[in-house]
Amino acid sequence: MLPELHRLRHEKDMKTLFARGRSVFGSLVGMKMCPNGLPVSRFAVVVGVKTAKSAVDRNRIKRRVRSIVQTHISRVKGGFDVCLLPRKEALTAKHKDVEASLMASFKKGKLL
RNA sequence: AAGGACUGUCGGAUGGCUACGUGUUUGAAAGAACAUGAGGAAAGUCCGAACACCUGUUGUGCCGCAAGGUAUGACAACAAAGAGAGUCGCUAACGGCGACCAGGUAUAAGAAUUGGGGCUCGCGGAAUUGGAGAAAUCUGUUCCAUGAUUCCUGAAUCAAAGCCUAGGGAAAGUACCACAGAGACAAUACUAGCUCCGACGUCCGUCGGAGUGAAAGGUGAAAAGUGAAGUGGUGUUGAGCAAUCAGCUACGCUUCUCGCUCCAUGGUGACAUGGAUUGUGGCAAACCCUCCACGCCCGCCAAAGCCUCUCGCGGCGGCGGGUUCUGGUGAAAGAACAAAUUUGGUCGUUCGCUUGAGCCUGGUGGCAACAUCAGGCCUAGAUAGAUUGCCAUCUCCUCUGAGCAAUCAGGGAAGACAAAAUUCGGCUUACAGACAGAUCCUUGGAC
RNA sequence: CGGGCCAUAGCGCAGCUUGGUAGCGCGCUUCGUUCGGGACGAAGAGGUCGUGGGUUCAAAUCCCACUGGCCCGA
Repeated sequence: MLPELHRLRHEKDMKTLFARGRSVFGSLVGMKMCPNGLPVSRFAVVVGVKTAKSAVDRNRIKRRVRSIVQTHISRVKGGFDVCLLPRKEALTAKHKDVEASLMASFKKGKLL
């Protein structure tokens, strides 16, 4: 789990993010981002029922993505709210591939 | 020992680096250290309860002169509403559990019955230009019929532990029972058949009416008395010249079987057994009736706290509602005032929140469900939602190759179902693999 | 956490209340009509009534449990 400072928690923030955010698509993980005016970046991971039916699978995807963010969090620029949207394939893909896809998305969004 | 049934338990282990939730300790703080952190179904949300608010009546304690306030209990008419009701128990309660009763149902090995076939043996008959012998006769072969043993096989019957049952009442009443059938639930009289009367008519016969006719008829899931055996006996059919014989059969009687009612005995009871009497469909998971139970609403997003006292422990909050002015038909919109008090809600936050109908071990009572006693233990509390990510080793599983085998080498690799959301008790559904049973039943063997 | 609805022919829907025959429209097949196609006319095929149990003589219909899909409220 991420430190509390980097979590994006409130529904209001999520609404503004989805209303105004910029989308970035990746092979395994996509994301939505917009500036938040804070010194740090905040992250949320959303896995819908359509992505994975079982609650166990959904939780597993979320944990894997969050752990990757956590290892690279020192390199990420501050000042953005980011919502990560993994695809179905992220459940069965290998850890390295998910990591590569996520880093590519970060580069696309100029977060690195 | 084999086969079957049932039940219960488990649901990888150890370690390394790293991350998060909670708690404790330490520290001025940042932080650090230690401990701890998903399930048997956490699921589906099908029942029940705890807890909480509300309505009415009311008891007790405290405060108050009183009105009343506050804390804590008890009860709840009528009505709506109930998947309550075989019996006895267990449980906080339950569409739950245990034991028993009744009914239904499935088959394994097996049992006895019967049909077909095969091997072997035996008896009898027939045939034979087979063989032996002078002959009687003996023997062989084939065919027919038949018996015994054993094997194979078919049929239906019996048949275990089990499994299933929303198991009261159909003689209180209503509704329904399609099609078919004369008639579908209380008796009807359609067609045969028979008798009489009338009309037509020579008779036969035809038509109409009245009566008789259930001991003839078929339909259907079901037709006033359930099936079987014996006997008497009626009618009818067939055979026969006839006497008579045979088949079917209403009805009566006797015996057995099934059911209602009553009585007796046994059992706490559902019921069982025996005796007597009698013989009036189904459906209540259609309405309904009886007894029983039940206050209503709501469902932890409940309820309560966030100025002060207090509580609680840190967010000392943000937004809305107010007043005045501008504006305008009005509504919106804009600006200003914000001192105190009050109100309602939303977001946030605290609490509710995890010590509980709790878990483990042992004893006692009980067939059991369960109850009770003693000792020990503390074991998740998140809220965009923690309980992890990556890796190594060991067993376990699996694939390939070598080998008679033990085993060796290499590859895959924890593999199922599935993640707390107020808390418990059940039910239902899903589930890779592993283990267990002084359980139950059947068959076989040994003593 | 609580409440409700749906599943019937290839597609869209009736039938369920009050249990006995599964039906309508479009589509499909064949034939006719036309020089040909469309339209039109005639005939026809096509159904485990989502799955599994129970009640009943009999279940798409009544009852229960599942599966899948959809909606609403706090």
